[in-house]
Amino acid sequence: MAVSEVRAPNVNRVDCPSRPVLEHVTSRWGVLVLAELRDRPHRFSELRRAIGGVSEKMLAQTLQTLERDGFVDRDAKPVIPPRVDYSLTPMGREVAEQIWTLTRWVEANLDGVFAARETYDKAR
Amino acid sequence: MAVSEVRAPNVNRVDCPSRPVLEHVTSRWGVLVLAELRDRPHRFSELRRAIGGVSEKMLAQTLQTLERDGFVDRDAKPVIPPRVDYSLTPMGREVAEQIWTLTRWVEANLDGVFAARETYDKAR
DNA sequence: CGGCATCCTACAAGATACTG
DNA sequence: CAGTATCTTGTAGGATGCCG
Repeated sequence: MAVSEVRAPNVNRVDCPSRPVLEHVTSRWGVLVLAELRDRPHRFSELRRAIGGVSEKMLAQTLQTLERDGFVDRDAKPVIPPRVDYSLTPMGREVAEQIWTLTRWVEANLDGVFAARETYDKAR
Repeated sequence: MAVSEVRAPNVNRVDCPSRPVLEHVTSRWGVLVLAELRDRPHRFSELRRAIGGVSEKMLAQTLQTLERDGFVDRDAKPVIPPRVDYSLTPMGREVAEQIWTLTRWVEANLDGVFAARETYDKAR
């Protein structure tokens, strides 16, 4: 069955279980974590620096959610001081690729968006 | 330049202007609106029924944001009672396609996510 | 260093009522 | 029908302090 023939996306039903998962990967920080880990594994504070503006709490929370969903692997080494490395699981790499394609598209089309905004704003 | 060579995603900078745009299309209702319009144009209340659980207010707000960014076209016909049709612009069709690919991927990999969750939850 | 617990606030989001 | 306006509530997200 071709994609274009799909008429009723399951995701558009209130009770669709994939909604929360979609919200996890497309969440404010989820997108940025996936995009960053796509490059290479990162330590916690490394990730925090790489992603500007994320609080410690939100980063921890985002990482936990993504780990629980099976997108991120957490490798806590039993050393002092603690060292924890985060990387993408095989499944995580696949979503990250999609997210990455999307972000690149957005960046490439920023001019179009700004132009649209100007037109829109001028009309009122 | 190959995608895999991109090392420093612009989007991972606090001041990156593409962040808001990305958040618009990946927002809770933005994703669902784009997915639904991908199929065919919809009227307001039609859209509201199709997307379960969205309030009137949030749908209006989401549509305005997407229209301003140039992803959605609003066609208000001067009739009584009012009739307004929403559809995707060419640019909107492109993002919607990406979003759609992503949602399909998530739906196809739901089992994997649930399995990961079970493993994760059992470990504590 | 990499968290977790607590508290607090701002904003996203829902409910309701009203209007062109 | 397709919205706006107003009010209320829930939750995301930030600040701070503590601990293994």
